[in-house]
Amino acid sequence: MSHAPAALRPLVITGPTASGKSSAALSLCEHYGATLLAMDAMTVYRGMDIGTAKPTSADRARVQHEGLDLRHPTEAFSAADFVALAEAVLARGGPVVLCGGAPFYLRAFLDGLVPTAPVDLALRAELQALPDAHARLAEVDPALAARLHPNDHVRIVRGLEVHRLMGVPLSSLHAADHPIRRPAEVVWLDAPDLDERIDHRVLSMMEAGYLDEVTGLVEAGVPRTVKPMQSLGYRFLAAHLAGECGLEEAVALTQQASRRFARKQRTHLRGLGFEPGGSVKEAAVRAFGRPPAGASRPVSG
RNA sequence: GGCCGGGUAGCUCAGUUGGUAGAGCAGGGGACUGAAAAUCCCCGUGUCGGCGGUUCGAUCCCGUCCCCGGCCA
Repeated sequence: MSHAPAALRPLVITGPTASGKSSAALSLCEHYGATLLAMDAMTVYRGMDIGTAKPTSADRARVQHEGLDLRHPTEAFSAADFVALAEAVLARGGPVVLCGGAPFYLRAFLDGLVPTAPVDLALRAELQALPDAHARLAEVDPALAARLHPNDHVRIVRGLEVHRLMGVPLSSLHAADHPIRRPAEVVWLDAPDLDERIDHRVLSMMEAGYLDEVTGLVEAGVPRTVKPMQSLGYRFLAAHLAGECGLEEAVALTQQASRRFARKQRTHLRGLGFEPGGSVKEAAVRAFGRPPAGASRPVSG
């Protein structure tokens, strides 16, 4: 009665922050014996646990996790790093659940990225200091410069960076790109009362020692200017520790920033052509080709 | 009860020497090809507290009432 198993496809559980992705993914992975890959730009940083809602050690004992604690907060991590990691995990052959709210990583995973030189942080710093970056980009990559708003420093610097490292305009690489379409099941989880959930979650993080965590990072010498320290709550809690605002204000700002972030995640997901809703369980059956076993039975080999 | 301030966008306020109004914040929409929890762009109609009066015309002037502060009783 057994038929040849269909090729496993990765299952992606995405959606805005605090929508319940993680717990859904965790129990699913437990049932399927699947690996849980964090599709997240911040949980890769060591020492940033509470503020990133990183899976606990108990969670990690239940399910094999990937994508956690890969970098020191001062180190770079990019969408390409995430894709490479995902490919390495998939190459092992078992069922994999990608869980996270980073739409850019999702897109990079599904459609691929144009091949470019790796990130060069020193060069980036140099290019950032240029007062006429947009004008320079117009010289070396007019098509890209025309597309970008003069204030969009990040993308302008990126264009200059690629041109400097590779000698070709980034826009020409885009034009020559042949996007892949990696097969995957994607489920967008959401919640109608997301704002309230976010506010509560931030308060829970505070109770769990969010401020102590940030204090520890600051005392360990992690600069506030570093990317992950500029994110959501870390930014405001660090500002509070520097005496720039009260604690209550920092918490309120964290809640507000998180609510805004959730909106941006939804916008981005919509822009990628996804819609909220759908059943995680049904998507899992489509991806893994069988319903979850009653008891957890890790798939090995 | 009396006097003085206020009552204009969700909030804080500006303004119109009378021609039905605009900033900041909040909020909303969008972009996104190796920083993405980052970066960037766009969006302001609201009985100008209620009702009368003067006026061609009132959110603005006058009267009156209501509400909120403060001071005096």
